[in-house]
Amino acid sequence: MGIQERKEREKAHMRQMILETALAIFQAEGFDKVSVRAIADRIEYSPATLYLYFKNKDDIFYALHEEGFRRFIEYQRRADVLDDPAQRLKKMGQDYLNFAVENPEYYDLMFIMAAPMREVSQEWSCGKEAFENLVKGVQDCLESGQILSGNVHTVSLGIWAFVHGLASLLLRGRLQIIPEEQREKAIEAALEYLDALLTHRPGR
Amino acid sequence: MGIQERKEREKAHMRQMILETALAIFQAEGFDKVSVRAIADRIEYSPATLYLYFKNKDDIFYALHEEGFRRFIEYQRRADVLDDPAQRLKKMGQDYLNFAVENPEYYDLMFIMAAPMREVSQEWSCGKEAFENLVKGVQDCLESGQILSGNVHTVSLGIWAFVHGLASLLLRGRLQIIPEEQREKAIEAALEYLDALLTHRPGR
DNA sequence: TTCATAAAATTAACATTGTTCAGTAACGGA
DNA sequence: TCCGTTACTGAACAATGTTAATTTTATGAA
Repeated sequence: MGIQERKEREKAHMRQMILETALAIFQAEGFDKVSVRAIADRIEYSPATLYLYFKNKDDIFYALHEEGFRRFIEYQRRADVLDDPAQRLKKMGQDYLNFAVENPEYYDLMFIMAAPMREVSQEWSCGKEAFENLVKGVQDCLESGQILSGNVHTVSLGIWAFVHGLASLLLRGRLQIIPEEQREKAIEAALEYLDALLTHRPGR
Repeated sequence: MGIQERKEREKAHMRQMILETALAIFQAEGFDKVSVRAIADRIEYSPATLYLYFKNKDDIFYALHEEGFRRFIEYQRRADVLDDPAQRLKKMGQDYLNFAVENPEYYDLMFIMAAPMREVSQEWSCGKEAFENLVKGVQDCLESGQILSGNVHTVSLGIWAFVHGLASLLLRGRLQIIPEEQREKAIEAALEYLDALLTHRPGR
């Protein structure tokens, strides 16, 4: 009686099909062009069919945002190759920005857009998990004793805000006040100040 | 022949009427509810009339975003009462966040939403002006010699990214990983690390 | 195979949306 | 009063998200 399982496979496959198509349109033509009908057209189903697999359009974006976090976690793991906690943390910051630049649509969904969050009922577990990974990195720095004073969560929040600030200003076109050719350099230079958040002694 | 001037007054008045209404809906019911028809209904004109005063809907948001910057500049000026450059800069950061919290819709338009930027043809003069005010604040700190090394524009970008990161994470619901009652405190605590960006010596 | 039931997919509709264009009403100067 | 310009509107268009009723398809039993 493997028929039940086959159906579940098919259901999962259909969901993935929808998500892949939605993402493809998002990447190729932008958020505004991601319509239920456009997705339905591409997968050669009726628009109404999508509602058998997702509650509504926001739910599709929520699922995409989850997929984004799965990829993001891999970026976070890249720092694990480094032994020195401080260097590891710095690489986490760099890779955060790398993720944003290399996956701008996912980043938008995960950290900027309103749509996916409307589907977050209780806890934003995706975000929480990713943040805890950062906290862990900061914790390691604290325990290794090389640097840093202050509350671990506060420092983590500061680091997140800093790199997210750079990423979101860039992705949402607010860094056009910097000439195109200098922009990347400027961001890299600013990122150097990540150290500052770690070496700083608050409340002086 | 004051008739021409009266017409211009009326035209300006109509524009303002539209903008005020758009903002009112935005503040009361959110971005999604700001429709051309909803605005037209409230001011008791036909939807088509709006297109005699604005090129399109994005153009309305662009005008709103400009108004936001006018109010923002006033927040920036609040720091002028302080004489010490470092304290002045810190207050600028605090007031930046105050603006975001007290005018979340304006902030969204100015620094997060995509819509207004689609109407920016060449130069984003609003943003440039506001940023230059920040640069000036950083410059003063450098010249007073109390603190800081490194490139003025780089530090300014870092400061902006930092405070914008906090503001945008908050406004877009990404800080719900922090319990409601601790959230404000956490942001305040993180903001203390603004100092870090100033006292830091890069490239060590 | 045949039939009833359950599941999957579609059709067609609804209420919105932004935007345009042909027409109408109001106004200003002659 | 007439005429031209300006201001405005009505109606339409194409596109959107979403739902209810209906049809098609697959399934397991007789």
